Amino acid sequence: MLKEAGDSREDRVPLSRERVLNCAVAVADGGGLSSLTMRSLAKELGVKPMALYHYFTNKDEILDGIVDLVFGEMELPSAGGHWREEISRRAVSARSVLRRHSWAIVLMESRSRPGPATLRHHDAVLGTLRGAGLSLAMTGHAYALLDAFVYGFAIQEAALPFDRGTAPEVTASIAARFSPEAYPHLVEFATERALQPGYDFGEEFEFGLDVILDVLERMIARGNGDDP
Amino acid sequence: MLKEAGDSREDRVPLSRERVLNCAVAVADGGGLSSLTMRSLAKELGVKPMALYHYFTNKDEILDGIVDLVFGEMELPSAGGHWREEISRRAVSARSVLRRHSWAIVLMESRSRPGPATLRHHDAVLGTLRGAGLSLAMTGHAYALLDAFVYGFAIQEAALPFDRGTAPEVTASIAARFSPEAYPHLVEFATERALQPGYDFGEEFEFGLDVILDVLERMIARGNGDDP
DNA sequence: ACCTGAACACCGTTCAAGT
DNA sequence: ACCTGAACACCGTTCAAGT
Repeated sequence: MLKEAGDSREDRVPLSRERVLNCAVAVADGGGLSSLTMRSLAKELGVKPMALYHYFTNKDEILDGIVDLVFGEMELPSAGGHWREEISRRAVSARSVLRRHSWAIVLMESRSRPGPATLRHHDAVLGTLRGAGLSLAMTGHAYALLDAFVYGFAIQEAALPFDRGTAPEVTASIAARFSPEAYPHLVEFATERALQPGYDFGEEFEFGLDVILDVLERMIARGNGDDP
Repeated sequence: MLKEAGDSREDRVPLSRERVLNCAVAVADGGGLSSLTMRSLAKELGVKPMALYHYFTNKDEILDGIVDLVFGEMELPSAGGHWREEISRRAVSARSVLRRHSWAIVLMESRSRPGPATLRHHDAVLGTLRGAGLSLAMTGHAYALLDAFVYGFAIQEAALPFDRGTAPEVTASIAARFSPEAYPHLVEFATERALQPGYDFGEEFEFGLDVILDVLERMIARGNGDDP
């Protein structure tokens, strides 16, 4: 499927945790999470399934690993810059990473052993918010709000039936189930807004992010005080 | 597992789509999505796996069905009341439903055939926002922001390692991996805030929701104008 | 119409072995 | 140390049958 699948030649690179995890991400990117099995992964690596168990105790450990790889792809906010620009850059990056690897969103829900990249990521965001002058309590409020939005937006984007260049027939078959009598507002919104040529759901991200950054800005301007 | 599992008596209620779906929700609630298999579901219903295929063409159709059941559990905003109270009540209800059925969050990402309860739900929310005076474009902004927050918060809650009454040993084993030198802000936040006795992550929901409702209120007060 | 049995091509994983 | 073969208890699903 990727590269040259069936190369079980003698001169191949030996296995390693890193090589397995990178391949696992590629497999999931290509065919979704359901296509990532110990057997498909082994085949892609030119190896027998059991070989993987020499590097990972089970599949769960591989899933933990690729979630951490995904976190590692997100840009960290740097301590040097202005908080708003840094937090914004990180949010935009997180969203685009989750768009590339939309299978990762559902995995994040079930992982309970965060890896080093995940921890470093959270540490950097918390540090930036604290550095901007927010109290611990306000930092918690801000981070929960910000990341709920980022993850939630990623879910919505992944769930979109009419994604990047879906065939019009799919859109039509969905629209056909929308009876204007039963769902008047849904039909109005779909036909006059969401399905209009110019509409791009992705732009809702910038809107929501700006709104949230404005909220944080007011929280920071107000100092460490009580809830607004 | 639930009720009387092994009752394959002659006097049992005949199968139906509704009965299968309700049972499927119960199985997923009890043992997570991975425990919901055609075989486990059939056993719970006191029937052979193949019987299910008389009511559903495949497992995907069952998953579509239970997602719609979950949407059906969420309170709809009523057209009569004040928008803020209605939208707030609906958001609180959606969150608590997703907490009860946290397996549903990941399913929502992959379903592309929304059922009637799902459509009715979206229609009611859109209608409430439109009724409050928002333009179509603003309604789109508002709904994306609101639901990204609701779904994203649900994901965060589901991912919490220290959920409702997790054993302290689990918390400790996670905390042990937090080196204060490597992750100073994370350790600070965990020890001085998140792991404090009084802290309840759920309260971040009310904070975020109020903030978003305030934003909508300003959008509405400003009329149908441009982006803020 | 409603349900079943046997079978197929898959899973993750264990256990004992090869080099 | 690194990889394999055979086997086990699972999956979803097809196909042909029972009542």
